[in-house]
Amino acid sequence: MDKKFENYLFENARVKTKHLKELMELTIVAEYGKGEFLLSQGQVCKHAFFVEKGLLRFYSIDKAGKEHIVQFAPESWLMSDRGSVFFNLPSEFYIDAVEDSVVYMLDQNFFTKAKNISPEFREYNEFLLHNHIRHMQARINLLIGASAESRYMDFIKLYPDLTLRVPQWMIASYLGITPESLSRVRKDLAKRNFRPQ
Amino acid sequence: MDKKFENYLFENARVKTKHLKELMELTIVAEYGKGEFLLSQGQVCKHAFFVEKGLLRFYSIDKAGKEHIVQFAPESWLMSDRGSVFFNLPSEFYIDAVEDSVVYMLDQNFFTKAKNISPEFREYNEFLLHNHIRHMQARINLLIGASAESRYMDFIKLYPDLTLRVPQWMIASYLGITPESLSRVRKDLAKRNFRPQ
DNA sequence: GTACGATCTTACCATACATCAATGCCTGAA
DNA sequence: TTCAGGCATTGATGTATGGTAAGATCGTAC
Repeated sequence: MDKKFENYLFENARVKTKHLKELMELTIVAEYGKGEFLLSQGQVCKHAFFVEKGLLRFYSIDKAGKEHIVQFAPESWLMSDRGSVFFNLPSEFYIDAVEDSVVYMLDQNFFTKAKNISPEFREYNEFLLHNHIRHMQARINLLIGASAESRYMDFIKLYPDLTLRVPQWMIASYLGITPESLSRVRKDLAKRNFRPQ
Repeated sequence: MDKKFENYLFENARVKTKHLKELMELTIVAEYGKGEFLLSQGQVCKHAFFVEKGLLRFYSIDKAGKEHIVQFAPESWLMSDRGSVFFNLPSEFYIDAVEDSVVYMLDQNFFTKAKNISPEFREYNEFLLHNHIRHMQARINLLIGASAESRYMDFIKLYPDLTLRVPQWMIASYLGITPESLSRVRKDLAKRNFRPQ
């Protein structure tokens, strides 16, 4: 328990064993109950959050008070408002816990140190940035070109685990449609014998 | 003439004068006529393109044969399918010249060298990645939450120069609507005495 | 100058998705 | 066990945007 992050640094980021302890000492573990905020609009985001356990979401609230979910982060994902951290700008977004969660909080100091002592970490961080860009590109492409139904199908293909864990109204919000519309999309798919999973 | 890129490396990326020549020797200048392709779907993208003169667009074509524009790049912008380059994967996208263009082609070798000899360039490259992420985040947020009209208003605020240079049907494609719809949006705005520019 | 192609506009109708409201179903707290 | 609140579904209807087709405009090649 509470070992995912160290493993992640070792397995994914390929940080050498000798550096692991030093880096782990720079992290803070925090717990957030369902619904608690890790970031609010207007705040400058100071951390990246590694999800040890639980599920986070990253979203905005528009003038009409409606939420729009930009991303989810389940276990072993890193979530942050990279733009806000990097440019030291107030965030436009909220991050809160969809489920009771345990996260490692990583500040700039952590990243600076990690990139300095471990070229492997530096490389992995670049990997993360490029991967993030690639996913957002694909998402934008779907949003400007595809129907609600095909966006939903893409979602369940890409995040089968989330499809089960996340309430439908949040998936709808991620897809940019209303919960009612998603319900009807699902009904249509069912009628045409489509079986999710 | 043909000096923007060197200036860009010096002014924006803050590359030291002594390194400029070495880096410039690693670049290739290329010209593309209006409509010519710099990247086609299915190819692995091998370059980033710095626009010395002209205008590029980055887009996909869906199964119905419709184009969906993900980004534009006017003078002094860098355009690339970063995901395809970094992961060595076939691109899902096309890049072509909206106007006759002159570009500097930068390959992986250029980036590797530049990051090695110039920490300033390395830093600037990270700046570019974060900036890209920030813009895409904002774009996704608009696409899932805002009407065609407010997306259009956002576009002309963000890219006033492009609004004049790019045909309307391309702007429509960028916004994820049809040219006809954009025409109607503009008519509505005009009726309510909104003056672009 | 004429002809052509590309773009933009407009009108009419179609469709996808939103909105509103009612209902039923869970689940967790009392 | 009962009840309340959150969630999903459904139906009726509204609205934004799409599709089609016709005309207007403009630049450019001939």
